[in-house]
Amino acid sequence: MQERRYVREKKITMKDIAVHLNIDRTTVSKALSANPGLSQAMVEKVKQAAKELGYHKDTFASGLMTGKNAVLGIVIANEINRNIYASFVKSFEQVAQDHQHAVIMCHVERNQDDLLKAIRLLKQQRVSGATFVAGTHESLDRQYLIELTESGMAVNVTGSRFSHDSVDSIVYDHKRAGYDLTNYLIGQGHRHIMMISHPGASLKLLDDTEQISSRNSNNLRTQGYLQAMHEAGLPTSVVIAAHATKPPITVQDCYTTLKEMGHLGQTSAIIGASDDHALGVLFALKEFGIAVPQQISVAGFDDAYATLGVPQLTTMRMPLRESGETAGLLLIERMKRLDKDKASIVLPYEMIVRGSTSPKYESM
Amino acid sequence: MQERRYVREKKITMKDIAVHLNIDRTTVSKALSANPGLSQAMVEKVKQAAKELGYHKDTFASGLMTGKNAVLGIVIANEINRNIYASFVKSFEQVAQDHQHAVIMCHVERNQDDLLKAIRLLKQQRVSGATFVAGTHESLDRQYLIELTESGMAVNVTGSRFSHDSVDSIVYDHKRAGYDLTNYLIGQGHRHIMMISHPGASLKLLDDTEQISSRNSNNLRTQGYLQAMHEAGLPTSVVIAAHATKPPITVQDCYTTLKEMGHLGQTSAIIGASDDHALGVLFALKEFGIAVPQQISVAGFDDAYATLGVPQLTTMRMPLRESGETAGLLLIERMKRLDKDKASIVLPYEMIVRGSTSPKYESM
DNA sequence: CTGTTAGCGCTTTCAC
DNA sequence: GTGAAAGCGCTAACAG
Repeated sequence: MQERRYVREKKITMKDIAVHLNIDRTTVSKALSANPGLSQAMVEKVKQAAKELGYHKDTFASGLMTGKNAVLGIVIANEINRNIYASFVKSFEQVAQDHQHAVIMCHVERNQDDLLKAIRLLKQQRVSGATFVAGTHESLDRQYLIELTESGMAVNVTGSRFSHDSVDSIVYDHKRAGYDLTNYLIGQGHRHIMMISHPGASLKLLDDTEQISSRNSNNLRTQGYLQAMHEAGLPTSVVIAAHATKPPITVQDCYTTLKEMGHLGQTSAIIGASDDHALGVLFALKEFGIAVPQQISVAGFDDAYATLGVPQLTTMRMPLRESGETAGLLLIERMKRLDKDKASIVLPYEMIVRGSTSPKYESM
Repeated sequence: MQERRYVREKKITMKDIAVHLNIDRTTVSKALSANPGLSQAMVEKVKQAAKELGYHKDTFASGLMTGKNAVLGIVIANEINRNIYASFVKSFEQVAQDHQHAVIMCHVERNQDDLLKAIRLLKQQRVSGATFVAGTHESLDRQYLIELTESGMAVNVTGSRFSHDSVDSIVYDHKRAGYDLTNYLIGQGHRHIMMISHPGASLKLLDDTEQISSRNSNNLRTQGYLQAMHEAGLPTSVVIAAHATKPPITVQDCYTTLKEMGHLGQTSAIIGASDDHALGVLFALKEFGIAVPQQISVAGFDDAYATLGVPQLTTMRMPLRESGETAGLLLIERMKRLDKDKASIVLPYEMIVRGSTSPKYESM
């Protein structure tokens, strides 16, 4: 019967356990909050009674007093690929659950108005911590996040840097990912490796100063490619798939671009700046009658759509699960110590080797 | 300066506006809650003052008294394709936002324990309404949802039926979608249409009684196909792509299955039970050197991955945005009138015609 | 060490 | 019509 009554059960409160024990309700509160200055005996007695009576603390009610509800927030931009972020959200929530916290989602447009609305909502709900996923705030909005921390909320930023002492940040090592993938292919014997990306990626290797202004992932991945190729003394070839379609559809654009190029020369490996790019390449090559990976190896980034290709794509998996988990844990940490040292975590991509790449076959 | 101070601004409460107006705080409460039994003049005066002082009701605090916080919940199963559900969540949240509600997400495993945990969390947070997405509850768990409604929470179910007077439900018309798509292709002149699905779909048309036991979307889509073909007096051909890969990867399995079949006979159109299936078909056909759509038309379901194909897939778009919106609106409605008539909404798919289908070309 | 007193910000019942 | 009193369930100061 116990289970059936989970909902109807009269909710038992601190007061109940107080009268049961013939002590004061505030004593109960102290005992249950590990508040100092109570006899061990009392604490035990109360905990015991609480268990017996089936007491569950009402965090909502306590939130009114403390100003903190057991809830964490995720603020995420509408425009970013939410498909990709599903596993971020899920792992974030898992951490929250493990620490008895609920998760509130806020999708925002990339504008100040929406961001403010979201922030107000989080404050209103007494959310005790929130992570802002890249794209939700412009540099101009930094001040809002900072003031949030000053009001006692744990705050961090996922996917972009944030220079402030009490805002942790988690970033993806896009450039490194491009670098590693390229080196892997070089190690497989490939010399003529092409990278296909879209407008916004620069064709040449920039120095670090210049890169500051170009922090988008595609560009950074391309930079990693360029660096690896340069270091190996190999010729680079970056192809930009201009948006022929609108709304831009990466797969189509890459397919079309490749078809229009016609000859691929000595190219024996092609890297797409994302799995979508690589899928377009796959279709084009199939149409050319070029075997993957026997004649040309293909690889992508993200591991979002990599298993949708034939053959499945070798890809650099974006560490979304890890970042969701980290974002959650960092919030929990900071909630405990609002003044703790700032953490800036750089998460590495993971290489997932699948059927679309192979060592370079000797040309016949 | 106004904007900069959003966070620091001393929060102004009903008390503040009461002293300002030299009236009682409870009068303010009544005026602002459209409570009956107050002079129109008073109400206006209070509202005016509230606006001037920049008062915002603290729904969290009021939640403690009323038992309802301005929050809606989404309970969703871990196992279901969360990628697909991104647009559901987003549109649900949009509706919530429009009605000044926040959204709490709960991912659950498909088991009673997790479901109960989620329910407790929702109750704890005084959530005023929640939608349970198909897969989160087994028929055995019905009782939990019902008790939730009895405790005053608005509840509905998305993606599966639920027979109870105060639980609304939203279902997708999978069978109809299969039926419509097939008829569309028939209308385009195709006579030999093949359907590729995976284990669980039956090869023959079942009567409605039998179907009760087979409510999965793939099977229902297949049933729609079978019915349309039968009505048109055309030969049916359902191919099951058994899972050759593990974990099952639909694209690969369909590709392999088709390759193993070898000959496609007179087939001039192939329907995949989902976009993944259709993508696999696309790859296989490209390898066979069969032109899509000139020689064979291909179509899928969901519009989840349809733009990842070359050519892009004609597909039956699953009405996720609509269902998210509807789920939200139904909750809002029911919150107003907990005893309102049960709504059972059947949402139609929308046909999206893209490049992968065309009228049947005359055979040469 | 424990109990007392006072809220958090709002709602509700019941007098006036 | 409006105000006064009580309370939602918990916490935080301060006494005892």
